[in-house]
Amino acid sequence: MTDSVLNSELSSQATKAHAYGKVDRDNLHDDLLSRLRDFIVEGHLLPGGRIPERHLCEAFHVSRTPLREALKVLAAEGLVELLPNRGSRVRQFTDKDIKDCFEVLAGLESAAGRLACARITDDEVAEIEQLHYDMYGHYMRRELPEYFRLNQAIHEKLVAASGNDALQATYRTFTARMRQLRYSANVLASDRWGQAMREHEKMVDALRRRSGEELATILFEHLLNKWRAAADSLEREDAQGS
Amino acid sequence: MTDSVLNSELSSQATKAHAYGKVDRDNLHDDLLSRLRDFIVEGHLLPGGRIPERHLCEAFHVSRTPLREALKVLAAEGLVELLPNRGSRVRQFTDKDIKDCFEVLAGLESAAGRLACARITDDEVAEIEQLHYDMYGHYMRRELPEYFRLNQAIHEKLVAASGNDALQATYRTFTARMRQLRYSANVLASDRWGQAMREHEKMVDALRRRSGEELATILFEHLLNKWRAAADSLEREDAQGS
DNA sequence: CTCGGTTAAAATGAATGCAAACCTGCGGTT
DNA sequence: AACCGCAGGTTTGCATTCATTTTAACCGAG
Repeated sequence: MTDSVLNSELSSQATKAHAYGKVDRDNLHDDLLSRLRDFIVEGHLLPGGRIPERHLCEAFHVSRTPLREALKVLAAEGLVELLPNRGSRVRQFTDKDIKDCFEVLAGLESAAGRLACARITDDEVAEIEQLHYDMYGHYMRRELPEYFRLNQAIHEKLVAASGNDALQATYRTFTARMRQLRYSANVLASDRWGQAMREHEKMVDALRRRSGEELATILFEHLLNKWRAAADSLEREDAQGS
Repeated sequence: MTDSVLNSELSSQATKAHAYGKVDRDNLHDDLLSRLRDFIVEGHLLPGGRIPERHLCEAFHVSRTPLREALKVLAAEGLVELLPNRGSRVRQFTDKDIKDCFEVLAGLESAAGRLACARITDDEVAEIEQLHYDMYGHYMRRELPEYFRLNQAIHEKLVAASGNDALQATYRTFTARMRQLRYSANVLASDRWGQAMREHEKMVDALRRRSGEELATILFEHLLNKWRAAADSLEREDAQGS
């Protein structure tokens, strides 16, 4: 029965994939790779479910060779599992995996904060402050989606402000992993919202004073708290579900 | 002329590759991947030089399909560059790339230190202390290679002590990038040796007291100092070379 | 009816084939 | 002499094909 879900998902994507239009022969790999990654990250494939290559080929209108190349890359990125002779499946993250992922993000953001403090310009700080105030407005008005969008924007801007491409790229692969879990959106519905807001206040303050060490610690704890909230809400859901 | 160098390197590898022995059909991909990665990391291919697929196929006794899959993965790992329709080459790191890489390592180790402080057992601390004292011995006797080996072992143990697989895996891909540059070995020949030793003292002390925040800062700075030393010695070499 | 073994269909892993893109060397033009 | 174009071989990107493994369907024995 999972198959039927999978198939319908796949066929619905077939038209969508077609809508993207034919791509240049040259860039097929990169294009296919990002399309497939998005497809997985957006949760169109059931984690743990088997994915026959042939179906994906039809869905994306490519032959198996480039598709398999893309799958190998996605496996290296940790989004997909490849079982020898038994095909590929969307990786199913354990609780431990999720915790690990949050910790890595904590480490990366923490480092980004330190580096940003050393490099960031006043203008860039002002930009982040602006985002922060806007976000505060959404917080007061209890506009969760907008709040969430700005929250993400702030974190991304901070990472970008580190001026480190490798860090940013690594950060992205881990946020991609997280997005695959529907957590992020739900987490802040809890009573953690206020706490998160206070942590953000401190972040901006530390950044304003260019206190790298302080910012690093705040960010690290902030991310770990995010995980704790995620873990809690996950537990609640599971309790409800079963 | 680069071609001739490349070719001789490749043919010499052919025998070496053969020495590994035939592998199981199933694991060809993983096996080829790590062999190719090692081959590149060990510097057997000239950075920036073109690598015809055919040559690599002959060297590793595989057809182009699995080889290309491996190259795509290595490209995703950042070890190889793929130019559309123009083949693959070993990635040539700019000074900025190297700096970025050290900073990411700093972030990761720093996070590992924080996490380790929260989790590490007394026995594990004792192990690291033992390694540290051994290393100190080599330092006193000016035995650079042994010192270097233990230094690496300590850092790896610390990362392992974080208990975070994703962090450890990411750490490895970045150390692989670094190993591709011959820096690491040369760096400590400079007068930084003493400083590095003092930093390690502080690290072990912070770890013993389970002071995560302190350890995080020490590690971060330690790694950045490593980079500064590397950059300096690089400059010196360049000055000599030209 | 269930379980185990057998066999056919399907899926995977790798090799081969083919068209398009790229490099190379040569001749013609300015 | 330097530059441009352009045929030839070479290399790449993708599709197709082949061999092996896995999966399922089936059938008979208990």
